[in-house]
Amino acid sequence: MKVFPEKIEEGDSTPAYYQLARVLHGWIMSGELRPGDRLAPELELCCRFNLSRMTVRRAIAMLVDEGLLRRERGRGGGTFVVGPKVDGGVFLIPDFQEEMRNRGLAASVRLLKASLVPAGETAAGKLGLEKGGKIIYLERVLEGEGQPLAFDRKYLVYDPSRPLLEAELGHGDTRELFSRCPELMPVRAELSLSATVLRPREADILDSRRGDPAFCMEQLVWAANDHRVAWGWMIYRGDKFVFRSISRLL
Amino acid sequence: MKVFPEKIEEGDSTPAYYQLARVLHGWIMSGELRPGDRLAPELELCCRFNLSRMTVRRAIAMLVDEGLLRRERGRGGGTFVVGPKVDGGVFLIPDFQEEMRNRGLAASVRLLKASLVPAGETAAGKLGLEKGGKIIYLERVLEGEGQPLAFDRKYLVYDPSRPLLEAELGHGDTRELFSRCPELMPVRAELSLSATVLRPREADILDSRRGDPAFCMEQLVWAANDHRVAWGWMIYRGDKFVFRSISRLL
DNA sequence: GAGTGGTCTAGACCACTGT
DNA sequence: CAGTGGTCTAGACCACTCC
Repeated sequence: MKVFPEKIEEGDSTPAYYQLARVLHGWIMSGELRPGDRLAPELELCCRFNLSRMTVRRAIAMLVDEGLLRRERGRGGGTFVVGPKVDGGVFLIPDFQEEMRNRGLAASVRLLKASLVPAGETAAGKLGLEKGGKIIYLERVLEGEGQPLAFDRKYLVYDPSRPLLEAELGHGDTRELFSRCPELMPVRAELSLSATVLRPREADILDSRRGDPAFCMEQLVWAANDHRVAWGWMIYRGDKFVFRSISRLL
Repeated sequence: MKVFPEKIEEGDSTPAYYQLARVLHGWIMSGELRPGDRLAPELELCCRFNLSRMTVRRAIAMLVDEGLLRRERGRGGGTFVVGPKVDGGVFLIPDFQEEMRNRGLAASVRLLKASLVPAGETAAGKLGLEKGGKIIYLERVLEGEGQPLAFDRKYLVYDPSRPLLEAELGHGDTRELFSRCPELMPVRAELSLSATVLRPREADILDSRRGDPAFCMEQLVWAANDHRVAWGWMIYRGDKFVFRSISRLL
């Protein structure tokens, strides 16, 4: 067993649990601890770094969340280094506005259509309404630096007491569509991501060619009390979007 | 302000922090607390539920991680309900084996090719090796219930002391490829997900048609000491894979 | 029984921020 | 200054699991 020279600096303004997490992370990344190895027990780490157990546990918990450590109870147990999942991972897919901010591009939204339509079978089912009831249908193009990057189609529940405002429709964030209607404010969404190819109209709108690859993100939005308020899907140009797996730690 | 009738049951075997997290979650989902509202301060929750502050904080932290709460320090601060991101989210994309387990399908791997080749410019760059050095090239088909679902191409660093074994190559998990070589055991991976269409050879192998939509997941794998050990990409049939955003809580 | 991690407490002090 | 959250401690008891 190796000697572990790292220390937790008292003068350091970064929290002790975070410093310790970095130390443990370093042990793994440097190969000092390898997949399958067992980490020293909590109480031993407490002594070694002169920290309380809760602090040590918090550091370990960060690496467990990250998938780098696994914990087992019982006499033969302990905290073990696991090779992380390497063929799958966590993808944090940002919304359009955020993605444009990340890229440093100016995001804009162009409204193509906004109309009151009778709900078809599918939309009615998705929104939990009766078929034929009035709902709002939106079509919008999401642009970055003036270039069309995504095509958004959405159905919204219709609230007669809430007039449609251009200012709201022209905003990229779905939340803004309900900004003046607290009862319908979203609290949850289900998203699903699939691969698709552009159909003629989509290609035209997105300044691309039919058959080009694209992402399709379907979206179902819930307000309080299990009330569904929006359903739609967004087509992202495949040549403009690549999503990266992220480790939130360190 | 409403009355909050919920209690933390002592007899319940589920941890108190988890029970409290469910209560808070319920307040938001039921609309009792709406986006923008301020949650009671920690000490007030401690009194109300007869819990210590650390336990209350742990419950709150779960909802903060979930994106449902936001915390602010200072006199005017507090814990606020935020409308969660509704146009983007967290996607936990599982590896192939896991995905098949989830679906209850029998996963199998068919090896198409395994050869020692000189590293081209790109592969050498990705793996941090010299161009022309020997590396391993693999082609494999990942099948579910006998049906081809994904096509995997991968370059591996070549270790002369480690003979290639059929048993390893036929396993779906990248980690298994290094199972007898502790120095090269993966500790980290970068994945990137893009949309693509099947090219003729891919379509042929995947029993699909050229131009069909597909996901492409590029993968770069690190072992300890910043040593890169594998680079490749996997083509997932678009008609067989849809990825869903997940909230890990409750 | 012995050793591990899982939960929980009742305090303490600090950092931040609006009043 | 007052009130918020952020960190940390030194203990306690429990659940689990191998020996």
